[in-house]
Amino acid sequence: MPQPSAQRRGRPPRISREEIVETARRIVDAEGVGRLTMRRLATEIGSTPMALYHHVRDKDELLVLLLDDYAARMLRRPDLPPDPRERVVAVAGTIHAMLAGVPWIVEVLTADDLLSEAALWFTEQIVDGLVACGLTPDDAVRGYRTIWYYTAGEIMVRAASTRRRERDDRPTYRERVFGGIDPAELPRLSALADRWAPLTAEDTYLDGLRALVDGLVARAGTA
Amino acid sequence: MPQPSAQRRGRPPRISREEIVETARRIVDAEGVGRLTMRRLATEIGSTPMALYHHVRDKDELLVLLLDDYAARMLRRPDLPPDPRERVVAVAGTIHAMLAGVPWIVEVLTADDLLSEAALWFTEQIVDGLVACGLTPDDAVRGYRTIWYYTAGEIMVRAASTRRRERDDRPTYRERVFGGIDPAELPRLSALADRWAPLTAEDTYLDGLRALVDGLVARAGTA
DNA sequence: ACCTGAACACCGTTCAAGT
DNA sequence: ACCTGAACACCGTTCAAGT
Repeated sequence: MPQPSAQRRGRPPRISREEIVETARRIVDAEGVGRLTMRRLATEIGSTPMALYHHVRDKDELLVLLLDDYAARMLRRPDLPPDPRERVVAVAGTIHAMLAGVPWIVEVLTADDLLSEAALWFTEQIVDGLVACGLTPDDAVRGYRTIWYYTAGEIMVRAASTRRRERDDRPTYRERVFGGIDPAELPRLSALADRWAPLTAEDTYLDGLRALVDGLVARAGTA
Repeated sequence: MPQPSAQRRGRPPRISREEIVETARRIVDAEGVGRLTMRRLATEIGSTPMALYHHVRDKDELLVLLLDDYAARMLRRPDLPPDPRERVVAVAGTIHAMLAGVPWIVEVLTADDLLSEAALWFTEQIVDGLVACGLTPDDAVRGYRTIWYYTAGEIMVRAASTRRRERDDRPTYRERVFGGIDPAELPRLSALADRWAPLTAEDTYLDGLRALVDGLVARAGTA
């Protein structure tokens, strides 16, 4: 119920930032970020593109708002195991599980390697866990970044290949390339040609993560 | 010198696939993939957008052609150290060094986790190196994928943050977020707030890669 | 203060026609 | 066979005007 304040003067707003973000979220959930356009959003909201620019600076700002909105309603802090190494794995695994369903978020937030204020807790846990495993604070930050690269890469690469598979009927680049392999020159790949597709379909994120964390911790003693 | 063949009939072509790819490469090298549009390419070539569609199916196909072109002129096989673990590190490091300068390639090729025929040699070396370290062939493929996720993630995240830094003058998301940290709740991050920017600027790809490979090899004995 | 319409400067791609 | 012009169905954003 819009309640015209005695203080504020001028025309009462017909649309709000909240309504914009909410509608944007609905579009993105239903059809992906690719379908979110200022024009589409405006019609959906029953307004004009330009009205939006009165509430958000530009599309980029809208995406950041959307990000915060997702973070606020998506982030659930996992139970933390006592062992610090397992804690790092659990936290990174949770981040991965949360983001895998909404890969567009990774694209928006890659630039800054952390999600939003609500997500800093996750970063804190990983850095703290790595320190508890014996890394210096500086190395723990480096380790956190390494884990993030791996996590973001996994999500983006998988999202991209799913996207391709969905819309493309021509044989994939991969199939074309694997077809022409010379076993003399590339013996391993030629022996593995049949296994490649099923192996690629596997979800090996956690295995890779464990290997990475093991390696980071093992190197702490070395340096 | 166009030499009208006696066999081929009809209007002689005025533009060729080669010329299209070559011009596209010039644009991308000079201004980035973001600036490569069919219209722009057509004017650059002195033709119309539609003439291009006679030589390439669509923009996606053009990007793949461009990819092959880059692969052919960029790939240099590194010297391989005898130790298999070092071999994996050397090959992945070479891939990373080659791609870091042209991050758009990663975006195009993420979908298929290998570049082109010319790049299969690199995949072969990594898989073979991991097998020589004691991994089963299947695990070596999984390990290769893990390395690729990490490598692609590193390049894409770094590219995205560079992009932001270039065009944005408002304080970054990160700065805003770090400003409001509560030391009681996030002690590590608050202690590291000043170190975050310089640590993030560091190139730690190789350190992370070594940790990852160590971890992959160490787990081979476990399973 | 808030919203609108028209316009600018773009996209990728299709279609029908020209040589 | 190859190329062109005009058009379709879009983009994000700015500007000047309206209420």
